[in-house]
Amino acid sequence: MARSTVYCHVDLDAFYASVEQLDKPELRGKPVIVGGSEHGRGVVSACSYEARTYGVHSAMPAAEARRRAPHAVFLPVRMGRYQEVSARIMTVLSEYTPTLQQISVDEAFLDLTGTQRLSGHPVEVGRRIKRRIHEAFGLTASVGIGATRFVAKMASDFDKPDGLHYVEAGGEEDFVLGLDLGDLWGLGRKTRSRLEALGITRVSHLHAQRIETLRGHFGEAAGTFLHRIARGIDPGIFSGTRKSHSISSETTFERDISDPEILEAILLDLCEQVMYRRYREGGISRTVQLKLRKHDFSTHTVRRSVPRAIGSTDEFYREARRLLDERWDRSPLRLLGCGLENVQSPESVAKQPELFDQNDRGAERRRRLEEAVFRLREGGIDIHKAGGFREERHNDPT
DNA sequence: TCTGGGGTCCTAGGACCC
DNA sequence: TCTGGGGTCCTAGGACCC
Repeated sequence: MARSTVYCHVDLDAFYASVEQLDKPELRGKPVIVGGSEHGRGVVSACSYEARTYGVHSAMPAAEARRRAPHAVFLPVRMGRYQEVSARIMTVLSEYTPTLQQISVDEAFLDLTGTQRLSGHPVEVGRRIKRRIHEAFGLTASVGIGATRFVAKMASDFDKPDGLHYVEAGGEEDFVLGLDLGDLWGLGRKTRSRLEALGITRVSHLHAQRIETLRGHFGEAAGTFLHRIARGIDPGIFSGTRKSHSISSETTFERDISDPEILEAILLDLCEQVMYRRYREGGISRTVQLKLRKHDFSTHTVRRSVPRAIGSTDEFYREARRLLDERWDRSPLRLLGCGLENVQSPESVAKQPELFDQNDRGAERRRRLEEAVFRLREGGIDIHKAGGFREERHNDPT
């Protein structure tokens, strides 16, 4: 007989805001809102529970948050700091399981399958984890435990903050039937309103639908997904192995911009940010994407695949600017973004050296030059390579 | 309300090939 | 001359998550 699985989902409460309160003791007990610049455009990234009592929540426009909680302390996002704290917490969590799966800066799954004899009942492990996070970091976490990742994830949300909820194996269906429709993971605002139009406002209503009906309304994948989640069956969202991914960078301007020279300068900057991250990951891509958002908030994306991998910021920028020329109607823009899609892993790069055009010596030189610049920037300065970089620059005809 | 930035996955239609 | 079906790749857009 197959051994039943046990997953634990750990979710750090109001993480960004809690880290800020930890670093700035004078903010403890006060409404703290992270994200959204003081006067400009933006939304709330995270807020403390004190701020939530004013009706503030994440993804709310910052202007609205300011109206609701005028005395709140507004802080910029310090992602580097949150990642630092997160990494330390993840190291601690990895002591409790051979299989830790981090899914965002403030969340992770621990596979506790088969650990009971050694570590005790999963609920005991959950309590220990919460205590440890509190003692070592001064932060609270909510923990959910269940037979699947999907159920564990929703269980951690069940009595947030500082909660612990255990769904016994076999109790998944009853558990989801007791939730609100909007509490189901993967069921967002749009789908909820479409369901509402069909008279489906409770999980039990969704549960009563035939799979064919749901597929008819929502398509094959989404219909199957809805049918499964209403029964507490894991739709398999956190277990997939990805073949490729994307890297992108975008920016919303304080004021709309229509000056092409300014936009091109910003685009070049964005291209460089993306290329640097690609360099650090070691992946490879030949699909360039450009994103525009106009003054009326309408958003457009264009992408183009080129025959060879994008090797340097130069090449990337050239393609991105071409897309901008073709797609932009010269009306003021609110946002500009660009990215690389279908980025293949370094392993597949090793298998396909022909993905880079090594016959184009200029392109190859620019690619190697840029990698040298990135290495220098990282601080891993190698005199030999740094010297090579200077020499190459002198010889480069561009 | 006036709407960030980083992602993932899915769909639908078209081109092209066998 | 008119017409299949399937597979693959590409593109634009949309829903959703943190």
